[in-house]
Order: sequence, then structure tokens, then C-alpha cells
Amino acid sequence: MPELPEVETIVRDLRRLVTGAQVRTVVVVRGDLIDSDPAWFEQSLAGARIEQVTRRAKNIVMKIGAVAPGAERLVINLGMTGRVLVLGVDAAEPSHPGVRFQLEDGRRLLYQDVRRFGRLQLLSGEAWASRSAALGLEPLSDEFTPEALHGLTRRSRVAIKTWLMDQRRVVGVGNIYASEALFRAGVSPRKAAGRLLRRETTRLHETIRAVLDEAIEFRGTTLLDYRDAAGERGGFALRLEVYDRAGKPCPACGTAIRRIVQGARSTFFCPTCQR
DNA sequence: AACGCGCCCTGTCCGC
DNA sequence: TGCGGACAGGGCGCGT
Repeated sequence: MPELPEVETIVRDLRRLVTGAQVRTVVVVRGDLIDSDPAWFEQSLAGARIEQVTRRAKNIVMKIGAVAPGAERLVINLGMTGRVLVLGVDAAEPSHPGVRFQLEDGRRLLYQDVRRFGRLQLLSGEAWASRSAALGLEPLSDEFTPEALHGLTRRSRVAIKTWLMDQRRVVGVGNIYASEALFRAGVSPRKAAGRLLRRETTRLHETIRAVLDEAIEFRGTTLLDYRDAAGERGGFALRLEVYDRAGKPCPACGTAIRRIVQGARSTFFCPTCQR
């Protein structure tokens, strides 16, 4: 569910709320959320301190004050329906708990996930560094330039919509923001990535950044499941121009928005504005 | 190597 | 009201 703006919103919440917090105990309720041995996961985090919270691609990365060797990074990928909720002392626990982190101050950090497509991984600093190195450019970083985007697309014959969602080249863009960025850029989602013209990649570079920045400002897009760390919905859904709007008029020209399927995912676009 | 597809899982919504 | 099918923000592993 969550793309870069949603993960960034949660990370900023967590940074404010739990940086420096001490974990007392951890309970893995659903073992299939953890790749490693759940007992090792629980023991390694018990008594550890959350030193820093950052985002890389669509991952929440917590730097852990190491109690156990090889357990310096807690990396959380939310999949489609994962949530990381900070629960107050008296707060009732929601349904579908996945992993419960009891903090020393009485609050709980709860990983909740209805569909369980998410993953929590406890890794060494080196293991995380090599995982991170395999991920593409951060679209809001200085390295993401129009030239970089143009260069990266050159040899690919994949449709640009599908290309944008591949986390090995540029990260953080998922199904919603790929459609939205392409609409703003006036580029057809079906066009082969390698055939985009210079002016198209330049425009797309700009619209990717703009749509992600704006969505962060509105604390993400909630269609159904997404919630921030306080359990609140994001406000960007009302700003979507094409996503989930099949049959409705294009905000620019009035043509009916179309839905097509690419790589088994829905794509929304305006057949008039996007050629 | 790059690409396309199926699959992981549960819930909701829509048409009959 | 019940039921089957389609669909949902992601990512991995497989076969070609």
C-alpha cells in the first residue's frame, strides 16, 4: 500500500515519537512476518535502544543500539497493508497484530498487517548496506537528476509505468504515484522507457518530485488501509488526478480517464493528454 | 540480462 | 441475504 510519501510520513512520526526509546520486550505474533528465527528476533531486540529512524526506498530503517551482534538494523517493509502504530499506555490493541514491541515507558510499538505481505528484518550494518546498495536512486535526493533519469531509462524496452515501479533504478514510486507523475508529465504509461525523449524524461523527473513532495505535505494517500504512526489517514487522496478515477473526466481536458492493466497492476491515464 | 507472470494473504465490494 | 469473482498501495522467485 504505502509508497514513498506514506513511508516518509510514518518515518517522520516515528523519529519524533520513538527516537531514543528503550525496548523492553518483543513478541512476534505472526512468525511469517520474520525471515529469521522469531525467537532470535525477540531476544535480540529485548533491551535494545532505538537510536535513529530513517527511510530508504519504501523501507523504514531503525538503527538499533546493538545488544546482540548482527542486529544493528531493524528494516520494516509494509507490503500492502502493514502499519506501524505507536500506542499509548491505555490504548486498545487493534486487530491483526503482527509484532509487538513493548517500550520501557509503557507505550507499545505495534506492527499490524492484515494481509501479511510486509516483512520485518533484523540485519547487521553490513547486510543492510549491501541490500541498500542494490536499490535504485532516491527520487528526492541530489543524485536524481534529469540526466540520471534519462540515462537509466535508455536501454529498457519496458513500458515507462512498469519501469517506474521497478525499485532497482529509481525507488519509492509505486502504483499510485507512477500514474500521477506520468499524467502530470503528459507521457503515455505504455511508452517504452528507452524511447522517451529528452524533454519527456526532463518533465517526468520534475513531476515525480513534485507529486511525491506534495503527497508528503498531505501526509500520504489513504484509499483504504494506509495509516500514519498515530493511526490517522493521509490527505492526498482528494488530490489524485487519475488514479482510481476510471470513467471520470480528465481534470485537464475532460476526456474519460482510462484504466488499463500493466504487469497485473491497474494503470490510470488520460488517452488525450498522454501520448 | 531483462522481462513477464504467478503467488503470497485477507478483506471488501459489486453483480447476480 | 448469499455467493462467486475481481480487485487492493508490494515484492520475490521462477521460467523464458
